[in-house]
Amino acid sequence: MDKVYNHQDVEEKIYEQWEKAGTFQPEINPQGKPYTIILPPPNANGDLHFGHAMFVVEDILIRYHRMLGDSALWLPGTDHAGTETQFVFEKKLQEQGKSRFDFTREDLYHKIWDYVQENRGGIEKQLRRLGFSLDWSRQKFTLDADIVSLVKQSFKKMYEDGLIYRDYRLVNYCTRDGTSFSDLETISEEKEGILYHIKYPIKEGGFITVATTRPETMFGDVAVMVHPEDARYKQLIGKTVVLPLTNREIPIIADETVDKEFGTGAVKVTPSHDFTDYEVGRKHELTFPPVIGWSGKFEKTGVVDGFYVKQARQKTLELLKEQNLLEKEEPHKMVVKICYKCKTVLEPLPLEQWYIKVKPLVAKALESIEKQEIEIFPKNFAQTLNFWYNNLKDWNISRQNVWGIQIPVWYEVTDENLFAVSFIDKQGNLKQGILADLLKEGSEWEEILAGLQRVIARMEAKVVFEDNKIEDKKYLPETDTFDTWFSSGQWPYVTLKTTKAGDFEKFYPTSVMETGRDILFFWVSRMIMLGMYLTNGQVPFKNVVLHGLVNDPLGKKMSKSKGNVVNPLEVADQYGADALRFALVYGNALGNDQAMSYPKLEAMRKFTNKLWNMARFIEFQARNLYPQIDLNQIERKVVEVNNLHANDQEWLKKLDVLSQEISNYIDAYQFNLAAEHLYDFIWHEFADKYIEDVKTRNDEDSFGALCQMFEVQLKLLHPFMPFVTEEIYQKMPGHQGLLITARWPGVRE
RNA sequence: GGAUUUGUAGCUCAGCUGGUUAGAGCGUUCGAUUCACAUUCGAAAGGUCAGAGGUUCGAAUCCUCUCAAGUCCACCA
Repeated sequence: MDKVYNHQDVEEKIYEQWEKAGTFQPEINPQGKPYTIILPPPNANGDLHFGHAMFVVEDILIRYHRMLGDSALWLPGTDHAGTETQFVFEKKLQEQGKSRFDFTREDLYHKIWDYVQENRGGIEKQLRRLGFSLDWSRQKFTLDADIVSLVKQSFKKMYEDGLIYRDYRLVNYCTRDGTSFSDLETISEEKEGILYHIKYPIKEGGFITVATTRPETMFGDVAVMVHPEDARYKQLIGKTVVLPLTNREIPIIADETVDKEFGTGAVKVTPSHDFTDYEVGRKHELTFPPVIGWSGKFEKTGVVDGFYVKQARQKTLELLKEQNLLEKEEPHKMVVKICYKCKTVLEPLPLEQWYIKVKPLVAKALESIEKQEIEIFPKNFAQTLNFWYNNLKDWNISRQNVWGIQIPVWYEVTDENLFAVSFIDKQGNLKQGILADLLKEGSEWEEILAGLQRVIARMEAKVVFEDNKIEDKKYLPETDTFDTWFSSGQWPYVTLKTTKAGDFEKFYPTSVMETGRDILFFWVSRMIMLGMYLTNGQVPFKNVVLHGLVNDPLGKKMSKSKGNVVNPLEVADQYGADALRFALVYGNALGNDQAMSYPKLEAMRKFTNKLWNMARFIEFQARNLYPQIDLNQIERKVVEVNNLHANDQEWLKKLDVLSQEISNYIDAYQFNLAAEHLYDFIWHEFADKYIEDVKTRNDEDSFGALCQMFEVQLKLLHPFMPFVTEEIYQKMPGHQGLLITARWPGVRE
């Protein structure tokens, strides 16, 4: 053995050895109890980052349970990550001076597909690099045909059960990315804005002054609203306002949502472009005239048509000033929602979208947490999740993306329905118009379908599900795709249903869902709701285990824009995957964020070296004891307790205690404590004291005891530091088989 | 505005189902060794556990409040 442990020579070789021996597959322990973890699928197009490196926690659990003799399955997969990936791809297009509007829908989809395929192997290689014992024979991708088919079936089932509906309502729309977003996908940003006080003339005489931050949307006003108890305005309720610039007449209405203290106490109501106003509009049965289009440009105002929001605001204010209707401008702190990808200010726009009724699903989910069918670690996150569930609104699952699973719905085209369609024809020209007219003009139906960018329709959709079989021209397919989380929200279900026969029956419900605490809402909450729905109330996993974020050495969040991202693979190359793994769990309680630390990594690297040298000492002892025999041929004397040195008997007891402790810690997801105790015992108890002591004696019994005790420690440490322990184990005189499949201390074969 | 997390040695963090002298890594000081250890071993210094109050025989650990930092959620136009 070399004087120093060299992880570069070991890690790749060992991983191959494990994989060749089929040890990652649950079938290695055919008789064992099922123990299942589904890997949170990383973006197929992405790179491994520290968030993924924290999956080491899952590997610890899987390796531990494999050693316990369980049929342990850790199922890998990747996610298509709809908006994310399309965003990245469009950026690439932009660099080439193109945009997605230069391609038909289908072309774009295939281009992204190819792009993802090119990069897809990367993440898998990287997961292997960290020693993750994933069962690659069961790997899945969210756009695998069988997965897609199941996801569509789920949608259909939910539709038929009345859990899904289509509705015309305001969505968070990014005019730049050309898609809507769920509430979760928006970022609220505080901004210095201006509150404008605008005088609206009253038909019966006088003025009422409204306060607004968005004067330009006044073209979409349908009412002015005051508080019913407001003495200033009480007598005005029911009167009519003549909207400036357009002279449209709108009523003054009363509603309690108005805060008398804020602004002037009078509010303009613009139901198509403001969420609160939309609610008011519904309640008071007002109309919803949209004045901003999908591109973010104004339309149907007769005044600022074709202008973007900023210009429209300027122009509107100018015109109001000319008429002396702008009473006052005051600075005002406001919160705007921006796109989490491109940071554009989101526009609330009315759109026909598919929604999931969350109430019934939430009720089941809450019950499962209440009854502890699902337990969350650390525990306090259960409260957070409860709170979130209780305030959850219906879930918009429509995305106007190409990269994703198309919503499997066809609409019947009837004469009453007018479709505004835009598409690229064979000559590459952009065509827009009413569908029926375009067909009359001789456009090819296939062309329209392929190039369909968006169907804007207000209609009672007659929904048809005949998947892919509809060729009749009277049906028009939905062009929207599912929110990525709608498919990944079914992940434990759809993966196990499509891997190997019997997998679902054996491995569902899964044992643990371990993931970053930042996607508790996005993902975990949805998996609980959808998973329970799809399996008649069976929870998708029994325990949820959440890890925190890994920040840079200064404790700042790693981000590309800050340029402080550290690549975990480079760390693994430098310190060894084992040291990296150990550093991530050592000294950090589960669920807490941590700052990555180079001194800690260095300390853990030294620990691997310490282990190596403990093994060298054993080799050294063996050479002295059995000078004639090849190390591999040594038959170790099986330890008879009675023959042992009194001292050794005590050490054996200590090891029993340690084994029990480590098991308990892992069972309780207290990985940091397990790691700390192992580190401390192995180094500062066993190496510093026992080995120092045993140096003075060298007989067969002592040697046997030494080997046996060291092996116990290798086993206990293996889930945390799999490579170095495996390598050493195989060098131990008289060892048997692989450490990865050895039995955990105290467990019988 | 609500929720939530964190505040412990110079630095990074454990410990917090309450119980003997509060721990680790790195750093610092002193000594030993090169005998398995590109080192390692032994020893030491360093903390009124953010602050105040309370519960208790006993609190870093439970409760209340205050201060500070962070995160998430929220329709104040």
